Amino acid sequence: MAGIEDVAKLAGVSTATVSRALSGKDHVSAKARAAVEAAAAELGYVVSHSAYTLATGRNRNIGVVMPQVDRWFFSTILEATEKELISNGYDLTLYNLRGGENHRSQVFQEFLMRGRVDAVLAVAIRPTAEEILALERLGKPVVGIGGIIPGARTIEMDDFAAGKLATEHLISLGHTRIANISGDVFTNWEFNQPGLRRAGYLEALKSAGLESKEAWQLTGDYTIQSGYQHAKQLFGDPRNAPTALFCNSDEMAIGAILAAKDLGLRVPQDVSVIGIDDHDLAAFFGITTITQTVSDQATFAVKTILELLNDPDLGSHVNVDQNTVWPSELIVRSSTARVNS
Amino acid sequence: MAGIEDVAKLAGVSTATVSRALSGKDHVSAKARAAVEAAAAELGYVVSHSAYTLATGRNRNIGVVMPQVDRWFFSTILEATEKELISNGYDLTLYNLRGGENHRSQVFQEFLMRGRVDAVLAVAIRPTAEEILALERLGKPVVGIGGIIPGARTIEMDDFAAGKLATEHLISLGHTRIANISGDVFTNWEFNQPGLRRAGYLEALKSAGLESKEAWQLTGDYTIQSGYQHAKQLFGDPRNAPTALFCNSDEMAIGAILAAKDLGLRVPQDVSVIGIDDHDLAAFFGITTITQTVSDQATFAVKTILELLNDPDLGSHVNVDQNTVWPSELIVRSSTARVNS
DNA sequence: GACTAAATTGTAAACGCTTTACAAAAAGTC
DNA sequence: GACTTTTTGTAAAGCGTTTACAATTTAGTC
Repeated sequence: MAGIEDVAKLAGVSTATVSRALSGKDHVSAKARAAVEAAAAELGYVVSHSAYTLATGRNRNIGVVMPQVDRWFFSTILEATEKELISNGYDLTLYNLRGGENHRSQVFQEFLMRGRVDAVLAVAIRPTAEEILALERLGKPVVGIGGIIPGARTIEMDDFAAGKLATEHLISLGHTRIANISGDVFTNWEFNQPGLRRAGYLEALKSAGLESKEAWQLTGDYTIQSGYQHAKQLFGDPRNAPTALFCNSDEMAIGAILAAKDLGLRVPQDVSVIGIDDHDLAAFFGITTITQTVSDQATFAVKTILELLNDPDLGSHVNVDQNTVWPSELIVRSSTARVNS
Repeated sequence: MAGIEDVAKLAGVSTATVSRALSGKDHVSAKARAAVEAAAAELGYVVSHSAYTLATGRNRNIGVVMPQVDRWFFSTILEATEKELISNGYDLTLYNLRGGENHRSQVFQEFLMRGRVDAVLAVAIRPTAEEILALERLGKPVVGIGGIIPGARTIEMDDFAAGKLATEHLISLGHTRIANISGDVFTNWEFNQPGLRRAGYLEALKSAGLESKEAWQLTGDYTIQSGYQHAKQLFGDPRNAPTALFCNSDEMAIGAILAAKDLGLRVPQDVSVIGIDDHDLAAFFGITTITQTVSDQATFAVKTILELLNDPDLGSHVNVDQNTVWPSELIVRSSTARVNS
């Protein structure tokens, strides 16, 4: 592996000149720059990461912390995050929190502290008091997507409003018997999204003078399977069957549509189903949904982080409590229709 | 942030002793070790990654290169890889190759060369000659999953055998009109899996004295949507309709099942469908499939990498052409049955 | 208790780069 | 042409560890 001295020798200049020419942040003669660039290219020289970090204190690397990777929401964010980072010359170090308490505390107390990252992107994380302390001690920018992180910039959709909007859409179609499958607070999703969406649902019903039954308030785990299972129960019970169902995720909505079909019900003629996410499959299944433009949230988060890192007087305001409410919109497709009266 | 000197001072020993006590690979008196550990804990000291790397040449970090992240195969591998790595004290740096040629060559020529990784796990990558050169110049262990990487250890299922087995299963049920939806070589999947599976399919037919029609050999892109679309075409054409369909992925099999249902065909009474993967949803949809135990492949790959890195005389055999054929098995569920004659 | 061997500890030199005085050269200015 | 100012190059000082090597302490033996 060629080092900076090899390049300097070949270009006939000093190592300082090489450094200046390559980093581009100081005056170097055009001639010297050309010589350096040619030499670097010839030798295939790339700055050693560790030496660079040791000398500058910067890593050109950010850490992404998420509770799991192998579900749509997370892998979509990861995909968008990585793309945006790498096009800015940054690497991405992934910390997956799945794997129990020990594993999790190790990530916060040890891995992040190794100083390998310049900033942290926390996705759907609700840190404990201890973890917040660790994050503060890190002294580096923290940006959260869909989580509540005291002292950090966060981005999230308005879950209450989304729940309300989804329900209002169903009400506007004349439905009065509307059920909701929310997410489970105890799944790997760590923030209070399920509760907020449920509250929005209840609020919309109340405003319209409608009521919900206990049997219509179910708790799923965001998967197709769980949507199927709960929807079959809901639609199959002749005493309590609703005419419309609001699911906390498009995947559960897919499950619900499959369940309805298996029961011989037509969607949307017999029952309406609405989801949240605008999942990859939502259009295919014709699901009316509320989009969260997840990729855009991720891109925005990365841009925020990079701005912070490029800010010369960063130190003064690393910790700012600031929440960006991400806009979400209703996308009406073919899974919802006027109630069959 | 506390440094090693702070710990040394507090513990009343030299920095060398601190280093030895904490790394645990040299003789230190019990008394000194206790003092060092107490001091380190009190100060919340964690070894600085970059200094460690500069001094030792080791990163405790491995790079994972994959063509995309947000599909089942890749996110499942990522999940398993991260878990195994972190429990061994290693970090994971993710390089996603999506984003065009420039982006891709940047990853190989620049990012990997920064020396941030100790080894590379390449998932479903078929590197160009130039990239192979770059990998060799890196001089670090490379392990591949599902790819063909000259001079590296690779792990992959026997795609030919899998295609043959899937088809033989259908033949054994009496089917003679069997179609195949393969993957597209030009999607982001980079190896010749589609061709091999297709060849296995053709071989099985030939051995049984059956033949395939051109109209039965379709090319999808692994998604539910594409499975649906092609299957509808296949099953809907009364002149050529097959009675059984072998899909290159479970997701396409799901699409095919949905298409069959929409055409009023019953699975498996009217048509049989088999997939490959044992996807999360395969059991739910009752799909007969060929499992590749993807998570296990990832765990195995990581173990291989760590063994290599811990091998004292690694230098002598970094580059070894060695392929592990991963076992796969048929899982029979309810999407296949004896042909309806 | 003296002598040797073994275990422990400290010192100082890398590791490969960026930074930054400081010196030297070039370009303006009057 | 003498004097500033600007640009460019030089050389040395870190950055926070690890690790030979040397020095010191401890244990073991007769």
